[in-house]
Amino acid sequence: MNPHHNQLLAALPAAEWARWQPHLEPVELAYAQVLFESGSTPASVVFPTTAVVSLSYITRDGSSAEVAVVGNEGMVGISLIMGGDAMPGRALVQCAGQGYRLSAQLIQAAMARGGAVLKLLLRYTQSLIVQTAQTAACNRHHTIAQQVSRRLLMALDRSHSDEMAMTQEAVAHLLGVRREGVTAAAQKLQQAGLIRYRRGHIAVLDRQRLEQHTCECYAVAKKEYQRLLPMRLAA
Amino acid sequence: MNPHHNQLLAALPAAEWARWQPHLEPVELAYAQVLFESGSTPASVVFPTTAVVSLSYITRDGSSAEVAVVGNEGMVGISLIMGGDAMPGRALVQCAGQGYRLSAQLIQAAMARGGAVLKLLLRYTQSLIVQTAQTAACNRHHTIAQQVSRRLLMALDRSHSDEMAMTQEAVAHLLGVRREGVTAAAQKLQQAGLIRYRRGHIAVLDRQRLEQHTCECYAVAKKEYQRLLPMRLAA
DNA sequence: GGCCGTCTGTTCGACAACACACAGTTCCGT
DNA sequence: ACGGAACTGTGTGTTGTCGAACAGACGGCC
Repeated sequence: MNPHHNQLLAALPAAEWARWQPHLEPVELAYAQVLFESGSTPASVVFPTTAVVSLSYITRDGSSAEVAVVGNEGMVGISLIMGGDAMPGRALVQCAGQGYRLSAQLIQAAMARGGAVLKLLLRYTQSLIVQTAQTAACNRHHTIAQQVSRRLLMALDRSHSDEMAMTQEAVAHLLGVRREGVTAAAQKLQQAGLIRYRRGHIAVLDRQRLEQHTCECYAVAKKEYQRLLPMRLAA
Repeated sequence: MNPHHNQLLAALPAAEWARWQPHLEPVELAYAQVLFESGSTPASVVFPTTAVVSLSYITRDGSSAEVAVVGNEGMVGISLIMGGDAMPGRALVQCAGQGYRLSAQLIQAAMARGGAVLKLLLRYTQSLIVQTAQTAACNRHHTIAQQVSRRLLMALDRSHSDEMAMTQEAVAHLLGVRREGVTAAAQKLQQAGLIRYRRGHIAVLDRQRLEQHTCECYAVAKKEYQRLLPMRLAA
């Protein structure tokens, strides 16, 4: 198995893990690949390991807004376990990488059996709800600079080095703001020595100070995840 | 039982309803009453009948932002069924009225039994997720006027007449914007003949045109609810 | 090594929403 | 009937973000 586990898979009870393992199919997730389209029923759920996936809503006028981020701490395809099959909003690969796919049928069967899997996935879903709700509040009240910081930290948590391959344009599109706004924010952060960036790559230099610079939304969502899913050995 | 059913309760299978009924305690919900406080574990869930409850997040600087609305179509206290017990965000009674209370212990036991109750509540939870996500997108991209319209329609769906007791100040606080912004929006709506208001009361005069005036966020969330929870006889 | 596409930096005017301040009006209770 | 609290209307100036347009710089590719 890949050295970069998915944390939900890692938290599975041994019996369930044994049942899943033969059916987990490794998938390569390419940048900008659409995993799930708005309103259509996915054929499987995805547990990212090195990839990072962005869940975003597209407004009528064509602009988009990210409502949640999923990396190796979670699962993409909540609607399959909540019973609604489809859902508005699209799932877009934000950082290329790998993951594991499990068919809709199998994940639903596991949910139907109840027990630890159900509990685990519902707790994860709650953390996702909190993340989404916090994003709503953040969109209302916080500046672009704060949101850029928050988003960088969220990406950092889900990646495996200090440096991430993402352009300012991409960040702007995620947040649903103009690229110039992100440029201005990134400049400020770089001048303050918190990050360094060059042509499609952003490196976080001083994580602690970046966290201080960010709005509380980052910490709230992260803390809630950790409270709901305290991690035993993940690596 | 109250003539204004709660739609989730109404959708319960007969057997489950028989089990719940003796334990459902009618509660009077007063305006501005805090049902659940951020981070604390509630002792019970609430199924509003005539009351309307607002779920909002408070930012560090003290401003608030509503992330979802719950009326007689839903349930307050999702965290109890998702397994996390508590949750950030507070639940505030936005329109006084009645509801039914069910103890945490009993709702959790019902969830543990699985079956139809579990399915129903998870589907409702999904609709709540969609509502929250749509709110995030709306907060990002839409004008105050659009959001005021959306919020009025959401309140209207959950109330039982065309007229609602809510001040512009209250609406402003819900949306997390200034009161003046709401005043301006309300004036426009009134001049267009869509609503009429006077000192703490807002009446919707032309619902169809108000829906046209609103951003799509209203329709998306409502449609998703109806898709997930198609209602058999509710009255 | 040079070219070209992509990414980043910068500018300008426009506009929505903000903060603050205060005037006018309606309703409610005594 | 009246006084006062609460709600609504209005103005001024400021800030944050937007839209559009363009210049410069980096880096992969042939």
